[in-house]
Amino acid sequence: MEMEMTVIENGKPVGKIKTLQTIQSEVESSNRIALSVDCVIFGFDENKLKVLLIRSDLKKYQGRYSLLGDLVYPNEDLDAAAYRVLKQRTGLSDLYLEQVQTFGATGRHPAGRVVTVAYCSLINVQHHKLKILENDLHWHDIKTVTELAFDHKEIFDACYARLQKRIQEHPLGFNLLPKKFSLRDLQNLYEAILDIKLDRRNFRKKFFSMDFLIDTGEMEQDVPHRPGKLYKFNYEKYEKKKKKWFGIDF
Amino acid sequence: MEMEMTVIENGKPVGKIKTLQTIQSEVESSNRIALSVDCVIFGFDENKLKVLLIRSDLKKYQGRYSLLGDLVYPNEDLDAAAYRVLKQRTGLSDLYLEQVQTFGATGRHPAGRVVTVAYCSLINVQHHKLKILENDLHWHDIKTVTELAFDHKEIFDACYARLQKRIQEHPLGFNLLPKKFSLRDLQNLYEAILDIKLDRRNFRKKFFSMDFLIDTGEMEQDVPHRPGKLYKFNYEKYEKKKKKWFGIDF
DNA sequence: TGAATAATGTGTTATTTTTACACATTAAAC
DNA sequence: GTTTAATGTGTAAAAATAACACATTATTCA
Repeated sequence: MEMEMTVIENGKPVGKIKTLQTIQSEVESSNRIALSVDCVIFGFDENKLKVLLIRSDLKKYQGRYSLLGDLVYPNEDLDAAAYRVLKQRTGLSDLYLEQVQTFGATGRHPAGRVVTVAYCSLINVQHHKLKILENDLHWHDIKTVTELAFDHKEIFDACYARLQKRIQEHPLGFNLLPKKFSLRDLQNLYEAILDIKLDRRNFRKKFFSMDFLIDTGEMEQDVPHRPGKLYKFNYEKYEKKKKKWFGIDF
Repeated sequence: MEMEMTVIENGKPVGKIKTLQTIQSEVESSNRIALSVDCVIFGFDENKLKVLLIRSDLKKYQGRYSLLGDLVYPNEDLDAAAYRVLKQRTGLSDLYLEQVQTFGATGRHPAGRVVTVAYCSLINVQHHKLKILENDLHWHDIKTVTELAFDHKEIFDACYARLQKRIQEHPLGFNLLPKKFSLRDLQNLYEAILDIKLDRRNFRKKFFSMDFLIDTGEMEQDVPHRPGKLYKFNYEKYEKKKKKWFGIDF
């Protein structure tokens, strides 16, 4: 934002000239807007993609669910606010987090003018120690997400679309899986996120060709069929190759 | 953002319980942050991709340029604020505009806490009637954009990266060209945006196969060589096909 | 204990997409 | 009318993607 400007049209100045004083007083007083972050937290459980929601207690939105969020503190970076919400809700601090979109329609919040920055987050449901019941938190199958409080359905849609896109460009999926996973797990995840069926052989070929999988030497346990190999994700290699990475297509 | 919540960890409530009253008072008083929009306005002229900048008059940023932006009015939608800035600066109202990212580091603005929502905009430099000189506005070759005021270089980089990506998925380029253009113009544009050389025959093949070009029957005038055909973009067809559109690769 | 089950693991071929590449044509400039 | 600097066009090689089947392995159940 430029702070001193003279807007001129047809040779004549229009609009006001803003000095540092002008804008400082604006910043300090009138033109202030409440700012929040909302997190769309994805998890993967029972071969289904889920989103973490909380029941809304507001009369206006009785029975509906909403995303997890909070107002941004005056001295807090945006990303820090999103991490704070995640930490508070999931107890996890090392999470995938990506800013997606900011929603600022004037009528979007009943408490007044609140602009919210939406974040997409991925967590491994087995790592977190959610007190689901006490917090009134729920893992919702994304296929059953219909109406949410506020404009949260719109926010959810934007984050889900972003996830679908991102996962075809970067191997984010590992953030949703346990440290060790089978190729079947991985494929189930991709199928759940993209909502399509994939050819097993081609899927394996593609992932092996990426060369980000480390064979742990271990096998699945307690499966009612031939157990598959367990792999882990080679984060170091991925970080190195990231710059040149142009994505995978399914 | 959920408004009534009890945060519980290890069975005990932590953090405050927010009621509608609580949050309403927060929204109305303490937790307010100034919000601005900043527009990265791209243009295409002399076969170069340009960005519209204004000279910063602040001592702190003397000699540097900054993006065009303004504070968001309390009763104004975010997108509306971005359109307002564009209209004010370019006189144009029918523009391509896309929200890109929100920048909210605490120390990013000297006047206090200002969070800014960055927009990427595309305009046809021949259509607009900028009073460049009077406004101290400048079209900058994107290759010469180095240091900008505030965190505007970071914002510019994000918007340019977004443009490079988007143009490979959707034919946005037409927003930067005159209504009638030659295939050479189109290719020059893509080469300028992506900063690569493209094979002429393959480029033509690709665009014809998309079937979004209408032959106007007219030819280039006053070129010192064999004139090329002039085409226009079939917006109607694109809008219809948009849903199924999965992008083009270069 | 062995037969049935339900998955894993593996390669090749056909199809599609992408890339590389050369020459005749046209209008303007000299 | 000769030179110049582009436009306009097709094909073949290479790479990527999609389609597809059977032997193997551990578990379950009779």
